[in-house]
Amino acid sequence: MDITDAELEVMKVLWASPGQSAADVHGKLEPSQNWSRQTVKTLLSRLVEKGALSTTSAGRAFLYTPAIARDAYETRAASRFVDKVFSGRAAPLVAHLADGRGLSEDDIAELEALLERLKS
Amino acid sequence: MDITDAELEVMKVLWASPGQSAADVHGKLEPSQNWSRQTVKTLLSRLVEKGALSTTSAGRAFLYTPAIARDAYETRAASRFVDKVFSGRAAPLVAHLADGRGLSEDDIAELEALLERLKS
DNA sequence: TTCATTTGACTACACTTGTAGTCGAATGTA
DNA sequence: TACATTCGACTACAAGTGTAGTCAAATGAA
Repeated sequence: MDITDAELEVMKVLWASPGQSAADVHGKLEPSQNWSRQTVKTLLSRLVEKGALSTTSAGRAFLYTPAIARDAYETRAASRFVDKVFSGRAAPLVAHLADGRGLSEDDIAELEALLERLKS
Repeated sequence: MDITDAELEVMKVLWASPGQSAADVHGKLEPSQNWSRQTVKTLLSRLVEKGALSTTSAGRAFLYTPAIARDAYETRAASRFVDKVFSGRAAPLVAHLADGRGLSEDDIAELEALLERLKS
């Protein structure tokens, strides 16, 4: 039920543009990851098996589409991570990110807006 | 070089109180995780192997001590996670946490203080 | 029509991870 | 001293993961 690191890269491609064939996905991943076509196909199969992707037949091939929304995945992943490492506390996480690598102007602005919203 | 989930529980015990024996660590973990003594020892050995713990002999047994600071681990873990899932952006992470499970009053207050500090 | 290419299904295989057993040596206990 | 306990070292083993090969069938090109 868990999406692994390699699988996540595949999901990102399909979240960005659902309904692609294995060849399409391989093409998109080629530059960053240097996986063989077979590897991408294995990842796609495993994701279908896990229920993270659904398929529709398009002639000879399948078109793959995410069966779980990126948003839902992210919420779940963030929650699990913060529980595991920070005992559920969000503030220390952000503090570490700020210390370790700095936050962008955009991040700071967005966080401020977010906090304003949360306080009301 | 990576600390796994089970290993992290061991590290937490030793970060909380460095220089404990395998028996001590097992005792501390007993209530939450229900691991056998052997399991805890395996985890300890793997962590020593990975360089995450160092040992000093105390008679028959070893005393284990973290060789990496919790802070450093957290910074690194947070950074990797936010890169992997959120392309390095902190704000969406916090937004997801807020949406998915809400932030505590404390978290909100801490984040506000943090942002104040960051803006100067 | 013949042949190369591509597809999904199935298989492979080493490494990691969770979880623990075995074993000889050291130590504590009676 | 004899025996039980405990220690670390080594071994085990299934499930998960990264990475890819093989193969029969379908398809497209010549």
